[in-house]
Amino acid sequence: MRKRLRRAFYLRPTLQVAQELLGKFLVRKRGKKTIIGKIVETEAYIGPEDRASHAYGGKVTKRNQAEYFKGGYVYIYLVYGRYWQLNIVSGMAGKPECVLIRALEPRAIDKNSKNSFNLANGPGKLCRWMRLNKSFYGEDLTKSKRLWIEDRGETARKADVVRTARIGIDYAGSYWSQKPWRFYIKDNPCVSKK
DNA sequence: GTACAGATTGAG
DNA sequence: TCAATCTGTACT
Repeated sequence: MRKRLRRAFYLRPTLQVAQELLGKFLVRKRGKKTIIGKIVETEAYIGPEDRASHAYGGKVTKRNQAEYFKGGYVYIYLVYGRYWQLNIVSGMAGKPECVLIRALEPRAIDKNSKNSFNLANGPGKLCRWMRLNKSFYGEDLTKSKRLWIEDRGETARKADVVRTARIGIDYAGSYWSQKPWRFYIKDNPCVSKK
């Protein structure tokens, strides 16, 4: 079963989308090559209330405007001057909500490609591995020919999903940084290290 | 025009 | 433990 996720999947509440993306596959076509990885770790950012969100307080800038798109679009940005962060916009248009993809489990696509558990076990690393950058800003995952998410019948069972606090947002204060909005697949070796 | 800080990473 | 590295954003 290889079924691209449709718009309706992304339009639902962000916490639900973040959880159900676990076990789905991110597919990146690059020329003749196809790079595939199973999503094993996500985080939800729910502005404008969320102090850790770039859209906190309803802020709109040239950088974060994609967060306000309807679900199914890509919000990608650079942090620390070096790493791209891939986010999937969720929810309705006008609501700044998105899901950060934090880690993938690489899948072999041909006998020449080698897969290692630490190729994409971090938000910056997975973008480097898939060659994702600003050219994907605002990409529509329901229509794009070079990037989308599909269901291959491996969606994580609820019993295998672990919820914890998000990472790297201490600046937002303990109330927000401790919200259990990070999800990952239990015992998966590709989840980013703490 | 200039100052400043960040949803990370990997080397030491 | 800590510095790299650079762009968007805010302020003068």
